[in-house]
Amino acid sequence: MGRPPCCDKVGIKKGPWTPEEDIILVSYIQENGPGNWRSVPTNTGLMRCSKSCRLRWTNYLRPGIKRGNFTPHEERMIIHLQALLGNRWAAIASYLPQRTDNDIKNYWNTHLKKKKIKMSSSSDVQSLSSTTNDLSFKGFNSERSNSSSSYASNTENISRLLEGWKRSPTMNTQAMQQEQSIGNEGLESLISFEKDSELQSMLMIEKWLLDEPQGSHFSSS
DNA sequence: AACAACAGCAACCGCCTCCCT
DNA sequence: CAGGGAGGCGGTTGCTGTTGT
Repeated sequence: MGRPPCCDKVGIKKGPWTPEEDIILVSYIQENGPGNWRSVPTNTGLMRCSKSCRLRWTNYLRPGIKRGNFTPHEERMIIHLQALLGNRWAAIASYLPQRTDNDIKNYWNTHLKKKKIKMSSSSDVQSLSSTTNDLSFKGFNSERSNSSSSYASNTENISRLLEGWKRSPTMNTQAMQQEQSIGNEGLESLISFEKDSELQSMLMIEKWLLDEPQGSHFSSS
């Protein structure tokens, strides 16, 4: 309430992250593990606010993040989960561990929302889910498939830097645990989703979600 | 070839929740 | 128990690249 934004401080840098800043942040987290974001700018000398550091880490530098085109399967997951959960992107992202909530949100806003509006005029969500697959092959994925901004190339570089770290024994068990804490139940659903027919799995997720009071599945964060 | 319009995405902002004191 | 602070989340913005004219 009335609290000034953390980024209002003088000297706090805003805007795109440079590869150098990325490396500093990654090295720090490599040493200390994610968390205690407040201390990151002071300990690293980064002229960024704690929120900015956390966002950069969770959305781009965190190991295991998949970038690039969404698969038709992922698309269907998002569409279905969005129908079930609404715009709870973090909850939706917990079912797609390799994707970030920001990524999913962007993808929804730029691709799927339009498609849903278009499709909903002629059919219901169920048919949308099934037709999405076809649409994906009919050029949906080909849209700007090669869009590789300077950010992307930077991220690739960072990813390469991280390759060694991921395999290193010190890979912060803390970080690993956080990765895994995304939700074992969600992951199990995802795994079974791959195994079973998609419809069956979706129904399972749906049931699982609706049986419990809303939000109880995603209480841990 | 140049310009305008559009689309995609990284990052910021502000509110909310949870936890610690 | 209340207040304050840190982290988390969703909405939104603005920059950059792409496409169309």
